Amino acid sequence: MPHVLFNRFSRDDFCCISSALVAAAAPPSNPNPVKCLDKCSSMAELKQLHSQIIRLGLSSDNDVMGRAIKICALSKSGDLDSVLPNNFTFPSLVRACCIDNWVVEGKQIHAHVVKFGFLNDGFSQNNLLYMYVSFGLLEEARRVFDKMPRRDVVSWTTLISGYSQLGLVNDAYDVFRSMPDRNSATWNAMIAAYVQHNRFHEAFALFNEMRTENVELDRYVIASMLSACTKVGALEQGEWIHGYIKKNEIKMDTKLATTIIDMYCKCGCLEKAFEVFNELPSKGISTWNCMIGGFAMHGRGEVAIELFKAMERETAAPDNITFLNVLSACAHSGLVETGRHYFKHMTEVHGLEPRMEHYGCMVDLFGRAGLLEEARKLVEEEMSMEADAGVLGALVGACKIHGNIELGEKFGKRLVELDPDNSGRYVLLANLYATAGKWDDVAKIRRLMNDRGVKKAPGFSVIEMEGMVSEFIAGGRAHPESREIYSKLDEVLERIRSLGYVPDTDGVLQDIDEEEKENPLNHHSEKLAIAFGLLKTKSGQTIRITKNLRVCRDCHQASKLISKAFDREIIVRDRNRFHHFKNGECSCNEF
DNA sequence: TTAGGGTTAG
Repeated sequence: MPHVLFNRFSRDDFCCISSALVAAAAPPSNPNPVKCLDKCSSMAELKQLHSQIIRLGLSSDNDVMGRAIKICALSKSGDLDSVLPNNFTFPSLVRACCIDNWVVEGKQIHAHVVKFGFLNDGFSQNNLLYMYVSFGLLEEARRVFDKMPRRDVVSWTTLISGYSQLGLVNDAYDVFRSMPDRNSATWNAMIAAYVQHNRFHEAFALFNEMRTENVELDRYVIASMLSACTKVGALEQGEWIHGYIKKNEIKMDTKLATTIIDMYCKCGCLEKAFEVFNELPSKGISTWNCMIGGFAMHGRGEVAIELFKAMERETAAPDNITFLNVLSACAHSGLVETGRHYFKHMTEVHGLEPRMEHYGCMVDLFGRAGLLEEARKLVEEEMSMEADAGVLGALVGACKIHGNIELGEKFGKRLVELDPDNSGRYVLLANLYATAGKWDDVAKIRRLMNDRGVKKAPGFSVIEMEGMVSEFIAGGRAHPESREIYSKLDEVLERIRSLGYVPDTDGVLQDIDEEEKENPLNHHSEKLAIAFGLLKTKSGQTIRITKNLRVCRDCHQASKLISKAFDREIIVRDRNRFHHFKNGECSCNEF
């Protein structure tokens, strides 16, 4: 084999070469083989030294073996001819290329697979296929696939995830339907494809089909479905799956446990999440992070901090994400001093340098608390990097809340230019102008958006009942019971009017709301979902809704009043956090 | 020895 390969793949070469050398090893003769390595001048001598290295128990010492391999690969007398690849050689070399995207080397190895005649080896071929998929080179992957003399279920499944990774979910589905045999991994690859691309209906449908066909539901499928439940906030389905895990004694590893905890957190069941968390015998960093983030999201900042302290006590070293969640917990609960403390703490005690995201959290923390000058200083003077759109977004958002038009305009303009395809940025700036009554500027932003062809993300709300997930868009009438829903909504609005509800039709504010402007305020997706919830649940039952955007001001006010008028707890998860509406109040305290 | 699952601010 040419040396060019061996200059970079020392770990795999190590395995190859060392096993070949072991086979050829001679009895020991030299007292200090390690020192002699650097002076070694022939392969025969090296073989002798290697056998001593093994006897001295140094064969897994990277430094020692690295020197030995270097002699084989690079010295004049070095020789790799003893080394012949077998069917274990190429898969590991190929995988090594995947780690750091070594495309050129990967292609070289591909050539060697052909040259050494491993075209018929399924493992080598499947790994090549996987390699091209991981590079995102689907055409190459497809070429490998098409040329394979025998394709097994692994080849087909790899191709499915290849299409999925590039967002070609329909192509993935065509592959799924056309393949001869499927196993759990195949079904899961397809389900995961749907979940990753937010096509939940199809994911749930495929899961049901899988159950009808009695395919084994292993922990991978279970995890994918939990993730689907998490994304849409489908608590009942999630609970069913959790029950299934217990009943069928599916092995609960850290990853799966974390997925369950995350599902309960994001479906609004913090207590249940904490219960699972506490019952876990061993927790990974992700598990802690997830639980801390869960408390943060629900506005339980103090509890999140207590949990973080427990994490430190239990010697689980926090990482960047831990601090992201800790700082966000502080921001959501207005714990400015605590946030300041932990921002320092992460570097001073744990040696973690703040990243862009951490600055974003700090800007958010200061901004929400009204410390706009401090937030600005952080962005303009103290950050060690140029603020990205996320950080600026937090700052402009704070300016909007506290009515600082001047500062907000300055950074808002920068923000729009920095992230010109993101409709949310325009909406934010326009909203800022609207709060100051600067309608001309609002109109200017709207025109800019139109000129650039930037579309607002369509808003939707999801409610799950009896295992059925129903989705609503503003003004939508696609639901089979839409007539009943609208008439229920009229009744609801009538009732809260008597409690003093006045639609927040603050002129243009409505026009630039995140939900589609064509639809009247009172037909926002969230109100439709609540009406449907009231229609379908028993009195006293909690109504849970998930939104893809933020709750608008009018819906927020209406939800509070509905919770009072109908004596219901309404839990809404929006893009950023949870709102627990009860007795006319909301847990977010108007943040 | 090969495919499929988890945590990430606003």
